[in-house]
Amino acid sequence: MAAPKPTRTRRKMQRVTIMDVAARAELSPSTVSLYFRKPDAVSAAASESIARAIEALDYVPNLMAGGLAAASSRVVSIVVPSVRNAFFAETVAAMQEELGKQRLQMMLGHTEYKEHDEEGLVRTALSWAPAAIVLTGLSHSVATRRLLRDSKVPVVEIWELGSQTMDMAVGFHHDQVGHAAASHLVQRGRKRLLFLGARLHEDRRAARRAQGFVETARKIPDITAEIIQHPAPASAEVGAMLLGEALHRFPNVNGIACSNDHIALGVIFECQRLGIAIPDRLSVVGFGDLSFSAASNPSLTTIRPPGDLIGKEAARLIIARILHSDGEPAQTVIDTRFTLLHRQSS
Amino acid sequence: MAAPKPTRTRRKMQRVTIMDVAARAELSPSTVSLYFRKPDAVSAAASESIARAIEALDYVPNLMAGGLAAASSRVVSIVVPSVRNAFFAETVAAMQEELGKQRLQMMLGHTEYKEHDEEGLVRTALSWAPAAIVLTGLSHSVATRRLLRDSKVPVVEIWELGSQTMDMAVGFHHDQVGHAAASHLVQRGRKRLLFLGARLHEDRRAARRAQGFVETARKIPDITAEIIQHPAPASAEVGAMLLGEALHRFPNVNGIACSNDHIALGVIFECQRLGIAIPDRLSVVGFGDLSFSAASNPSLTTIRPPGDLIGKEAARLIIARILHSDGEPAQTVIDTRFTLLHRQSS
DNA sequence: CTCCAAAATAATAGCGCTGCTATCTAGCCG
DNA sequence: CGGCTAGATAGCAGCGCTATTATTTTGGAG
Repeated sequence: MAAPKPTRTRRKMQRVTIMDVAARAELSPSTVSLYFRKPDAVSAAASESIARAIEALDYVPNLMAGGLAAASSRVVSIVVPSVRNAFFAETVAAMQEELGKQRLQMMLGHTEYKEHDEEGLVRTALSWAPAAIVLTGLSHSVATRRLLRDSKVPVVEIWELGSQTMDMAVGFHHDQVGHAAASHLVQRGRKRLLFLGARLHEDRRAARRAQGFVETARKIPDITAEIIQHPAPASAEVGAMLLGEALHRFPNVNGIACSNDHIALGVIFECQRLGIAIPDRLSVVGFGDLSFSAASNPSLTTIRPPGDLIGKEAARLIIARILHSDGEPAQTVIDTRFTLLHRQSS
Repeated sequence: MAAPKPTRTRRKMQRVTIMDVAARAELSPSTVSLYFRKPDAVSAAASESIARAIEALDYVPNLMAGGLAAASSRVVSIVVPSVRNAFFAETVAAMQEELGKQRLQMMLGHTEYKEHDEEGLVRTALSWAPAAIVLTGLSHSVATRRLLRDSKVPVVEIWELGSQTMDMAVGFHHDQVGHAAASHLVQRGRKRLLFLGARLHEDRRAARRAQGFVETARKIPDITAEIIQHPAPASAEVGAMLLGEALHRFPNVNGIACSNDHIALGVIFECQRLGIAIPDRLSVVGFGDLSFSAASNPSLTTIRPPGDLIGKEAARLIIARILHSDGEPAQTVIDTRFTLLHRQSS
């Protein structure tokens, strides 16, 4: 048949492509591509006419095409338990700011403290051929580890340090936090200690703080320490509730550390209602240094984890690895430490 | 010449592709692709052998290739002022949960309250050919609007409702919040009203609440209302500071509304220190119903914005639009309302 | 049995960009 | 001034998948 088959009606995208830009700038697509990837390799004259063409056409690059061709994208995937949690929100925000400077995008995933979901999130993340993957904590399923190893994507584990890491890590030792809280209370002359924790069965890091707390306390002669917990997520209400239980079970308690500041604030509120003097009769130490902690009455002694620093350093490690891959893995484990802020409640 | 040029040594990805799966399942790549996109169109026998092949090869699809071919991705981009802000963190989390059910991924961008940055974020977002874009608030630059219009990507504006929306919107009217706070205080017999606000110059929504507050109050005979503000981000410390200024400038104030609960908590703390009885001498109303608001002492009367509902509904609108595009735009503007929670502080 | 529509599967032609190479140009030395 | 080299620019061949069309297989009806 002379008549050619009707041409395929593939959606003929009217999208502006790199070729349109090249045509307008009277250069080849290669050069335009180079302009984006290695601006220095393009002459000033070419750069200028390309910039003009981009401007005129309002060109928006297609990062998916670029990622496909380059077999890797400018996306960093991060998996956190929850952004509802101020700690991780802080880290996510700081990290994004840092990554943004290098025009790296962030894709976010939540486990909502269900560790089992992590594998699925990692799978999805890998579908985007990310430049790096950031995971919270150190405990990951075998399948997750294998996926990541096979993919060869750089991995950063954040918010927790331990004996072994998959690749890179930024965080601190949670047992040391417990240790610091216990030491501080003991130093303040407290002998009957309690750790009040929310959701310790799911929040492993909080559990490690609790463990570090009692281990430290019990090593010191004449000191007692127990853990009281509640399965619900941390909130001031849970804190108030936990204090009630604490006073019921251990009436002579005089030093309390909390899994976080929400719990501690609840303890303070409840003590106000019950007429319990803080710190005279009871010392309270929190964890988190949340927005209200310095302003409460009494102000709250607490341990401040450097959430923003963690985000920033994680971003830096990633940038160092993927952008300046020339040098060798300088430092791949960063201990950010934490700070005990001694205020009125202890 | 006879000798063929040496074959290009293109990085021969050892990645498992859809072709490997097809080969192993003894089917064509097309069928495997169909299996992912329209599982019902594939026979049970084929489905099973494909599933087995995927399992055996540990196949991870390349979403960038898919997105490129389909000219659209399963990514939803969301731009919020900051995830450090609990309101938006809540929305982001809820939205992600809802989107996740449809295997839609979320890409996050922050403006950090710099509206000027929005355009860049939208540009980057569009580079990923997202299935939809979610923006916070209603005020966007002309360039941003044009970019979005040209791209034809569905847009959802959240957390604010007003006279006109670009496409879809989910939120509530902030002036109504101010109105509700003022009405409530008046109803509680308060006549000398103040609105304490943080960062009103950047946080337009808070500014609208303030505006609604004074407009309502001033319409009522015998009532006075003023706004006092501080340029720093909201925190309990700023709240305490603002109360100081308030008492200095308006010693007989007896009703205070705050731009959010952090400020209100600071007011409560400061009143405790100063020995000002709440609510006897001073009524306080917050905004946000943050984690500590119900537990504080006195508990805080506040207005609760449905952050999670906003996220959920926004996700639903998006899903309805892109997945079941058959039906016509049912409802594209959703007023989620808000709730005044009357507690002890008023 | 044959025929035919419906169901299932396969073939084809890109999506828009990048990573090599190859080619071209300008600058500089002897 | 020819010959070289480094610096710019261009050409080519996919990246891994999807949408569309084409083909084959099924399963009844006649």
